[in-house]
Amino acid sequence: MTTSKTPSRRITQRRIAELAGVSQATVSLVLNDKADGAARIPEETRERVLKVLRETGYVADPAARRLAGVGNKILGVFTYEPAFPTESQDFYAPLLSGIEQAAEDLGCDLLLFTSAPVVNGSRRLFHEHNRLRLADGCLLLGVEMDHAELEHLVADGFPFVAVGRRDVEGVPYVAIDYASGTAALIGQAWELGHRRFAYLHVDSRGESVLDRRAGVVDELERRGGASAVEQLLTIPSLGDDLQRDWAAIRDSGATVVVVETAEWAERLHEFAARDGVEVPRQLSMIVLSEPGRGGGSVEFTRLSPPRTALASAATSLLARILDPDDDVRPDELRQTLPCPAIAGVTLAGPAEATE
Amino acid sequence: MTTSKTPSRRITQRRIAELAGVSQATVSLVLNDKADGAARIPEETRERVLKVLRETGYVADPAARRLAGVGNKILGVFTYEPAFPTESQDFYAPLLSGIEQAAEDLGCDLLLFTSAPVVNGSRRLFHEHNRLRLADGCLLLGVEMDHAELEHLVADGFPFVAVGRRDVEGVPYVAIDYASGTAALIGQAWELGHRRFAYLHVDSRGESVLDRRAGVVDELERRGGASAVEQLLTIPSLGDDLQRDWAAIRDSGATVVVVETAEWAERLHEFAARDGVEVPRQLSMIVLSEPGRGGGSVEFTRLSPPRTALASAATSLLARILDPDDDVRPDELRQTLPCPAIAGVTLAGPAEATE
DNA sequence: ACCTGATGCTAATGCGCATTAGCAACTCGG
DNA sequence: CCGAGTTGCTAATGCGCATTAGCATCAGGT
Repeated sequence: MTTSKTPSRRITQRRIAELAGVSQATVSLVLNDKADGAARIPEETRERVLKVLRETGYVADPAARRLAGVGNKILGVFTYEPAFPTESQDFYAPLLSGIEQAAEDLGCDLLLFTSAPVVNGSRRLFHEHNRLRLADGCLLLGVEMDHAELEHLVADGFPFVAVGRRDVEGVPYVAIDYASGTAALIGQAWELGHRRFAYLHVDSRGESVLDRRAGVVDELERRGGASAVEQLLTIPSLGDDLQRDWAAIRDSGATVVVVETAEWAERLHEFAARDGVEVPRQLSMIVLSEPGRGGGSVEFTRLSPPRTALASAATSLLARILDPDDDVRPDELRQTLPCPAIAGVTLAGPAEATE
Repeated sequence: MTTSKTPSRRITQRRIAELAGVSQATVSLVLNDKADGAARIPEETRERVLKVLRETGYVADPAARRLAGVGNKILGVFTYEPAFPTESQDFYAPLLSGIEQAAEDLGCDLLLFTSAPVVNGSRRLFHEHNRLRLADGCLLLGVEMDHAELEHLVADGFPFVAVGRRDVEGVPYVAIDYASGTAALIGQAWELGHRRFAYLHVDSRGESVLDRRAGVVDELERRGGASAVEQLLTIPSLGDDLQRDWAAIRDSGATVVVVETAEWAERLHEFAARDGVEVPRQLSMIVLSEPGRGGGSVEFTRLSPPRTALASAATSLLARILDPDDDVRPDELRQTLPCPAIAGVTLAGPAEATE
């Protein structure tokens, strides 16, 4: 596919003007509800134009509108990796569902930037053929986002919103308060008597990952000071050898393991069953996310991040930023939604030391 | 959100022309590899322009290109219902995955028409603010599609491809051969000795539903003539009372039940277990689709429709239709992929009559 | 010297909108 | 009658591309 064929011709405002006996400028004014005020077009003329518009089923050409400087209620959606393959679905589907719903409510279409090439294992938003300018604004989705690209967008003044917290200065976002949610669960474990914690997390610099970590570390420090943090076993993992991660957790003597992803928690739970370790009697488990569509066989004590609501709120914020009639206050450019927790059945007091 | 704010200004071909000391026309010719042939621009000039293009990171404005009659490698994607909510995911996710992959390979972006309003329970492609014209062409997804809209598209000459077979004249599509796949499974059951069939299907006029039904009916007629078809119990269902459907199946004395959706099959299997009906010893089950992401607990004898490959092929066909250098033969405008079957464990010979 | 063909570009134009300054005609008040 | 204000539009323009007819210059042949 080198170059596309030219789409077929359709009715234009010029033709509408001929049929209604007015000028193209008048058609445009009527179509955009600018027939009163400065334009001063009488009702009789306006009705005549509206009638022709209706009869012909005229629809404005979005490309012409864009070139004339008017937006088209098209929201770009950029995902830092493919959104639909089975491996990514659990991450992206709830977000896309929220975005789709919000877009529908707002009467917006979504432009998915699937042409973005992969460079060093990650997609690039800025590339030779990027079509950012067809969208009024853009939503960014992904665990880790390229800081240079974020800075580029901010410097360009191109309207966008990141889904999830971002450290880069000037980046508008809607986030989930993973830090507080995590801290609350750690606090519960502490109250139950746990003192030795293991923390298995995704080896990533993504802000949602860092926030969860901060929740763990800061709450432990608050509860038990530096020594409590020293006792914490932190395992950054790529999930490529959970067996080894499990062994490290057991070796540490931790009485509770905090796992970032529900998938990994399921696996650890299987290892526990295999090794005769009873959960939560002998080892408690806390999960900092929820299982995807596959569901889970265990009712983990966990965070329940409102990810669909998150994406929906991000979409609404972008719409507000794009609305010339909406004055978005600076503090509204960064929003954080609370992260509820589910009690579950995998957290109990530590077993009496028997080893 | 009434009207969108104007995006920020960016570098244009005019500015590139100034920097390179040529005209805007020359920049365009160089950018689009038309510097040789009729345009006759020497290599030295061409290199000078390319250098400025590189240094400035210039990207063409897609709206201007569209208005000038050139495509932008943007494929519209229209789903007859929201694509991402949990209830729709099993249907749309594999399709979208195939589309995304093909789009990525082709360097295309996807424009999801989420602004389409819902009329009488279904989305309308043609509406006041449709942005069809921003896309080079469009993919249509859904079980049932509005025939009037399909005819409208055909009459307009707007390039599109339907995912799944469509009866409307002139509609290009890529389909799965549900009829043959279904017939093969019915044939197997017949060979095993089954003579009393029950068929539970979605109450819909969608072509994929009709094709499966044709597969059942035609194969039974072929095997056993009119009397075999007379013996067939056909249950059109909305899935709202599967208990009642199950009772009808049992009352019919059918020795094999053919179920259109994997979800319904799972439910019927539960009813069977509850009622002490052994599958497949006392009742065989054939499923005409596959479970979604949730997986299934039963290894049903079933069709395994290649839905991701289907959508990918449809995307490729659309790309070919859009490519001015690609002469698509009329017979290529309608393609049908074979539908493999999985043997599974739910089909065996009928039990000896014991009732 | 004149004519023809080749070379190196460019001026002009159009795509379909949105916007606005301004023209012609009319009305009213002084 | 004249001037100011109002009404009803419209001509003109620009947005940023892609396309193409055509101009100026040069070289070679007659």
